[in-house]
Amino acid sequence: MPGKGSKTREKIIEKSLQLFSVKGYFNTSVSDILDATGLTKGGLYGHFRSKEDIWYAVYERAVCIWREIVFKNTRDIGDPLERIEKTVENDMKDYLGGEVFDGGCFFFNMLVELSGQSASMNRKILGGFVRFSRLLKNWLAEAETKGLIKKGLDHREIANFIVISLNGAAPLYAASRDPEIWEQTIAQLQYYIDQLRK
Amino acid sequence: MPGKGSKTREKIIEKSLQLFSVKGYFNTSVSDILDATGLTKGGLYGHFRSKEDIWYAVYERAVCIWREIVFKNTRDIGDPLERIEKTVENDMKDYLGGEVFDGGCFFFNMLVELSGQSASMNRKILGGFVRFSRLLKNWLAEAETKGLIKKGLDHREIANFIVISLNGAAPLYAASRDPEIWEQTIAQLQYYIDQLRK
DNA sequence: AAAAATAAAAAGACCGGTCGGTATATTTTA
DNA sequence: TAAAATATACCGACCGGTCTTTTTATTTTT
Repeated sequence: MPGKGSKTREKIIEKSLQLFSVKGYFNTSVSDILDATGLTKGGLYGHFRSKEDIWYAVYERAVCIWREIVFKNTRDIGDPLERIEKTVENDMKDYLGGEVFDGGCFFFNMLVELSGQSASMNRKILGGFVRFSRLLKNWLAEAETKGLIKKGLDHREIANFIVISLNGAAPLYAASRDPEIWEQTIAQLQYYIDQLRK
Repeated sequence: MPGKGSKTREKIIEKSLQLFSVKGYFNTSVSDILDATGLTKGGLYGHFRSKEDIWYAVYERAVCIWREIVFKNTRDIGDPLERIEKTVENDMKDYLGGEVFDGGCFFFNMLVELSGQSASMNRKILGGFVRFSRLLKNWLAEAETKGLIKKGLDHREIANFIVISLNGAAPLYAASRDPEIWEQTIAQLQYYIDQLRK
């Protein structure tokens, strides 16, 4: 018995996610959320204590959506390098190109906007990128163990570079809506990753 | 005879540049600019017709500053690939790492924030990135003409990829303040660019 | 199954404060 | 003294958030 309230709560999160993604956190007003959900102040503040609280819920939601897309059909890929390439492709083609969030990459947009503003929100987002990079690093270490890539490579540096490139593509695509952006990024990263092989 | 007003105008631009760079455009209020400059409304609106007008002046100023740093000691480098590598190094080490703007890369921050908000501001910023990418593309074409790199490479794609990677590094450094970010980006791009050689 | 009691959800009026911007008066500079 | 630069007071609109009332579901009792 989910109750009626939890559905409204979901609606608030979903609409806010799109608004934050497109307009940003500061430039999205509570009134915008009210308009998008059809609620009034009383209705909204019954579910969340503040605008910032909405953001935290939105963040968690965005993480779920992103994970679902980016790691699709990657778990059962034995070759770690192929796994990375598939992840890159998913992130660019299905997540970014699929325009899951109207404003591009929610996380990166928030990183840019909130960096130097809210310490705790900033920490939350940055932590996400660090975890993603660490995952890629582990996959690279796995590739080395399996003897697939050259010895002595800096896995952390490579993982960071991949994350950085993926991120850099997002706002440029969001601003230009030119699919070449993510197509080229896939191609270049694929080439780059292939170069790591023995 | 510059007059007193033009000095005040300069001060408005400089202070606004830092504020926009750190807090973003929307989250920077005219009052913030007033506090930073020590002016009052009347003083400020005597120089600019609107907050958006300030932004345009700030943008032009930021371009000058960026160009000065990024193309330093590059004009007289004969090898186009070395020229690109030097540009990359300048952008990461002196522009980003030098913390010229407190909030990271002004242009990229604005691209993220203003994308989908103001069409004309968006166009202006995106145009800057396109021009930068085109410049790199021309240098790559020059390198091919001189027989320095492999034939048949997609110069536009490579140029875009470099710009994307440079951009991706900026917010991650601004948020983490970890110099490794831009150090690694230099290293990786240098390796990537070297791979283009014959 | 119908009615009454209870709790959850939403509405709507309202708060002090700040937003970007204007009009006019005053000061400062040339 | 004319003009440029700045200060001051003010505008309506909107900001995030609170409070009380009304509506809507759910549960309990008969």
